[in-house]
Amino acid sequence: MKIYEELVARGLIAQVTNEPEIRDLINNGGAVFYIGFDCTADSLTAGHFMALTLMKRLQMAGNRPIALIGGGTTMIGDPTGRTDMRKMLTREDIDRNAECFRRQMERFIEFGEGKATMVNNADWLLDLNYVDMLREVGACFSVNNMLRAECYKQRMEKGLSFFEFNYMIMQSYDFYHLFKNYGCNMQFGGDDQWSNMLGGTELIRKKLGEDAHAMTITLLTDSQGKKMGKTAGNAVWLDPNKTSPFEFYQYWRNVSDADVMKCIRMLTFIPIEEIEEIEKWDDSRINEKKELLAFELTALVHGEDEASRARDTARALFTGGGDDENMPSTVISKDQLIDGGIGIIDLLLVCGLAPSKGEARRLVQQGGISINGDKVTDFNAKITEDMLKDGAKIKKGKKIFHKATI
RNA sequence: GGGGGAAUUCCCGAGCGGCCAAAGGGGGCAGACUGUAAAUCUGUUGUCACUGACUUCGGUGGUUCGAAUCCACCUUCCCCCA
Repeated sequence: MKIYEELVARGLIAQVTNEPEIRDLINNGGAVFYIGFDCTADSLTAGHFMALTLMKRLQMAGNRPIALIGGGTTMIGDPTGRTDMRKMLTREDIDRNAECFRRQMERFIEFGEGKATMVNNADWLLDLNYVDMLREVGACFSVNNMLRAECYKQRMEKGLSFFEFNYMIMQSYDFYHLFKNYGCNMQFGGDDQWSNMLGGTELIRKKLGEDAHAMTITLLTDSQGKKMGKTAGNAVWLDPNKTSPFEFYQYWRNVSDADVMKCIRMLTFIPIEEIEEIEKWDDSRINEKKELLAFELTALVHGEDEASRARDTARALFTGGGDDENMPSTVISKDQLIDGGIGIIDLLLVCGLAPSKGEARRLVQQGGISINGDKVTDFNAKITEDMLKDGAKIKKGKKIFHKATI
């Protein structure tokens, strides 16, 4: 099976500009393609992960990836799918984020001579001259058409500033620039980027009279239609300091039944034939599928060792006696003790399991806390120094474990 | 440039000068049920010294015994006309 067919089989392709040509191009390793990443935070997220895997798949099939870091476009901020304007980031923040992105990507994709290339659009966007830009590029865009673009729909209701309106032009210019200077003939991106990407192919056609291609990746949404890769509005990060390998593992271990196969198909590198076998597994093996998904993804991002450790920890916590080896933990210092112990409320606070005393109290009152397996119901309860010496295992709710030691 | 409207807690959104820590929904958290799933039901959701006190309703001043609610100015946004 060729790469294009594989992408189709995995359900990764959403829209393409010209199917026969694109199939030809990537199946024969003739594509020089780019994917842009706007550096709005200091770590990539699970959302970017799919784009990274796609880069890798195409690279393995002999195509050349260009990872574009949006040091320039982030200065504006993509209004797509948003109801309000993004917070404006400073130049310093953006540079720092770009640096973080670069490091994370390098762990995942091979860069270097004849391999993948990394570029930063700050290098060409930031020095553009406004009037030159308008004459050279602005003349190629029809405002009438831009206003019809799907990506501005929401904002036509809530308001869109001219500042953000220009995002599409910047992104189009990127493609044009890469086409001219790097021989980049294709752009990939999330399906929500479709209109921005078409802007680029249009620009190239108008300026150079040549064809470039665009292809979008299906957005990974759960069975309720929500974007995956977020928990309670917080992103699942690829940076182990922001989302530990265990938490990362747990995120995927906990996807809903309806979404497991889709995730395995779209995110893992398990061969299609094997996936088809897995698909046939009996329903009783649903949890095996989830473990597999979680393990595979954690291994890709954090390495096999971390993945095994996360899996063992999870198994121990949820099915076995409670191996606490890799449990997140907090060390309590002696001077936090009062009369040889610490109150349960304070303990929860110190361990970061509750943001305020009120919330900690509520947790205890509602029976959401247990220590070493015993439910704590009295919010005046004390945890003695002796208990801490052996490591007190705190369980919050059903799935959150934390160890407090001294 | 002219005219009209809006800003409320994590989000949407209600809010009569005192009975407003502020309806309702969403989301979150916890409990029950379970398979670390989904659905459902229940409780909870500003802070603290928690049957009490304190700080919140875009900002700054003012009126009043008392303001989310009234007034003035400022900021931001939306709509209509040019």
